[in-house]
Amino acid sequence: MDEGSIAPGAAAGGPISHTIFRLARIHSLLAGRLLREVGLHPSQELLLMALWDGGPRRQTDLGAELGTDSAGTTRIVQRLEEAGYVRRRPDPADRRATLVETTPAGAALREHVERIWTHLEELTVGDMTPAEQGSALAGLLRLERNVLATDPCQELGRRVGKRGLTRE
Amino acid sequence: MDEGSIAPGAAAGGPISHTIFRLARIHSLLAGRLLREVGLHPSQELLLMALWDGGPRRQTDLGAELGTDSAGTTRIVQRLEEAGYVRRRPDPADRRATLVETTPAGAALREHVERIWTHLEELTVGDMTPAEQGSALAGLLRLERNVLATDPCQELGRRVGKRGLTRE
DNA sequence: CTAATTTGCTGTCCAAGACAGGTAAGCGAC
DNA sequence: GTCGCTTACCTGTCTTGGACAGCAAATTAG
Repeated sequence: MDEGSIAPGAAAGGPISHTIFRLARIHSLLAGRLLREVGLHPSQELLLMALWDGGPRRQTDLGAELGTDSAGTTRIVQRLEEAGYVRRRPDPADRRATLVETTPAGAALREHVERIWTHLEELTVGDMTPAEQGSALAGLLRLERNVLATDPCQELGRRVGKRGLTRE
Repeated sequence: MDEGSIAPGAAAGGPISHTIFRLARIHSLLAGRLLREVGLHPSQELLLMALWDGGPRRQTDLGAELGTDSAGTTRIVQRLEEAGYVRRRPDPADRRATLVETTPAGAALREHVERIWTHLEELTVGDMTPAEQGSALAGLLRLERNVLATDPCQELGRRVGKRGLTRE
């Protein structure tokens, strides 16, 4: 073994978690590189994708779906709005809320972005057979469900306090 | 289905990639929360772990293993050094290079960190049977190999130019 | 010896997470 | 109606981290 950074060994403390970390890192690196082609950052792209998929929505709902807090959502939407890909419109039903929807320019991006996702998916699955892909996907979903069950999202908006190692 | 953000549907463009993204996000969220207990951020902790696992190493090698560039590696090492968890020492074999090694304080952290990893792993695998865990891990490793084969790491240090959607 | 390369460091710009406020709108109790 | 609480969004600040440019010292090639 010792093929690059695969399964370093100290991963003994948590092989699956560790592998998730490594996979996520390089996968996101690869995705970020592909996404650059359209000038979007991963989070921005995920938000757009959520919009294409679910239609106009309030920022709060978008944030909850993406796992970002309201401040982060605001900024992501702002950048997309400045770029002309989304539009904000007051919610007629609740004047506190803002509906976010894609503009034609945003919609025009969709095809391109989906082509990139398809490409990313091809690179990711490589030469796996459909059966292997299905089993891998099932494993991922299962892990996702487990982690979700521990409720990190439920607590997402909560104040937790205590920072990590800071500059100090 | 439709349990929270699981399999939103537009993920049709790349179900596995999309799931990796979502899983990575909440998993890292959960890990970050657990890691806070020792005052470390995920990247810092991964670097420490790599050190425990592979012994003293040069910064370049550490960076390559973690997928960060030299600037990022410098900063992470600096913070760990300021916190007293690692030490830097000139490489006797190449006086340009710096060897990074853990201090006793860093080593003392190991047990605690590994306990956290074990806890994280338990939460992540949930009630999966050992067989299911093995199959999930195999899937993850397979995906990792595929993505690595596309070489994002090989190009890691390269200049790629072109930024994403920026402020204006 | 000189010239090119490698290694690490610094600084800048940027995205994004976490948190602490602040404002405006809605809603319930009285 | 008014008072008070909650919700939805925004802003500012701090921090981590990615990407990049430039620099100094050491190494290596010629």
